[in-house]
Amino acid sequence: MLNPFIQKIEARFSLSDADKRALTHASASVRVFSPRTDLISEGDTPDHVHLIQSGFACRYKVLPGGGRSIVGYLIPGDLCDLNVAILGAMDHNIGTLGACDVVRIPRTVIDSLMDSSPVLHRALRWAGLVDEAILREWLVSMGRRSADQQIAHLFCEFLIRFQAVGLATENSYGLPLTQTDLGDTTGLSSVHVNRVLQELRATGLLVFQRGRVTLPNVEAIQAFAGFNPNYLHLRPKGGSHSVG
Amino acid sequence: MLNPFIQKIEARFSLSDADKRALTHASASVRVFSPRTDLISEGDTPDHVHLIQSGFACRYKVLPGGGRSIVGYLIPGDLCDLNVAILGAMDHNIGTLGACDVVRIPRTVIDSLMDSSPVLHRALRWAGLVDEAILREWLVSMGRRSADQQIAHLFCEFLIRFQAVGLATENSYGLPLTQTDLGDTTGLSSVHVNRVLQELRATGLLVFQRGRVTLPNVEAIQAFAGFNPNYLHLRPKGGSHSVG
DNA sequence: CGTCGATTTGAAATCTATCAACGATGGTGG
DNA sequence: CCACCATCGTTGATAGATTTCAAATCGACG
Repeated sequence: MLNPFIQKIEARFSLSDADKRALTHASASVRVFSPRTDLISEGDTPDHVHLIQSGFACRYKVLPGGGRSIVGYLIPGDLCDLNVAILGAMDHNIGTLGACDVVRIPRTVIDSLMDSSPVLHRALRWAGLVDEAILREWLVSMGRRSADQQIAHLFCEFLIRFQAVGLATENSYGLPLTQTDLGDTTGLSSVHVNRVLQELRATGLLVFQRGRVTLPNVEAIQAFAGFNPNYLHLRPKGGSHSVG
Repeated sequence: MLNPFIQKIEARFSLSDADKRALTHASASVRVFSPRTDLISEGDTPDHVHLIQSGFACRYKVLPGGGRSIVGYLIPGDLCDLNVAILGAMDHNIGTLGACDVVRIPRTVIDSLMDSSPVLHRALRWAGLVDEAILREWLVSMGRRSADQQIAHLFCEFLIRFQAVGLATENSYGLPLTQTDLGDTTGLSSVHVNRVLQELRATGLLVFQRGRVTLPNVEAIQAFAGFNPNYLHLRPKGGSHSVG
């Protein structure tokens, strides 16, 4: 299988063969994590960068009262902890959902890769900025979209992100989430998530069953959710041509 | 008045005199923006970086239906657009709330400053990462805190951020926001914001009147909101000592 | 077959939005 | 100085959305 990280980056940047070789080499040794285990916990200062090769993980916080809030998903090709060193310590946890193959790359290796390749440097910054843009869009969803629009929007986002790493067909993909996970992501109760999913299914906008999401009419659900893929910043392919 | 940007950075990093001189020089020419005007709009690719010298601005998105969602605040010392060039285009707007003094620094100048000073480079990356951490915390607030906790939490955050640039006393600060703005930030209606504020006032946790916030008992409201300032990453002061 | 977690269902309680009106305030122009 | 206007804050009543609690069903799996 193609390295999903390279695949994701190359959707937007043109990596040199040397870059690709270096990345492939750096991600040689894979470690397997079981479902529902933490990769990193709040307060940690890991000296490795984690790269998801396969599987599904999330960023989350736990509240005093016991509630859990999922504040981001990591899918194959996603990198985390690139920046913890600057912040000093993690302010949230990262845990797997399904089983995950994870590559741990020493920070020093990543740093030297970025130093030696400007394109790669840009690509990694880009990936981090997209994560931030996703956070903003989630905030919009929680604040100003109805529960059904919010869930529809999330599933639209997943479709595009999964397609970018070859893990989705034209209109469907596997999603190892429970309805409780979805609730902790959207701020809804799992009971209400259940009812929303039923309604979306009834209106023919989406089916989520046995770990697989299908969007029978992609344009329709995007319109319903007010989904505009701008914020994922996937379109243009720069990085190799000179600007200016 | 001390340059709020330098003040903010120096709370955590030790800048050299040369760094400070360069920054002060770069932020020499100030431009004034009226209240409620846009600095940058969605789709723009500005070639300048904006630095808020005084006043109050916000990042926001507007939805098809007309709703507005505020996804971040910019206070004196905050920088924006540092990264737009990499993303290609803004995916949200930035607008003033009160009147703002804004410095516009050409990207080339900022880039060369970062190239020449590793500490400054780290400091700017740090500021961006804190913005991201704030987004995550807001997501937690919207998803898993009650409306009163959420507003209390926001006001706790403001206190710390304002204190970092010398704009707050031990327990109060000016805040040029309307209740509608607060609603667009928290995802609540302005009517409900009004009722929540009344209740918080009645319980003695906070008073917000005529543009000034007072927290009579800081520890109490922090406890009530479940506020933990970790995510603002303000404590340690590194950047000058070698890490080995 | 029994168990465990996840999904589904129903009913009641709670929270929040909406709508509509009124009051306060500040600025502007006559 | 006053009338006027616009914006913001406040209040009450009602409708709607969502949570909570409790129980039933379903499915995977040892």
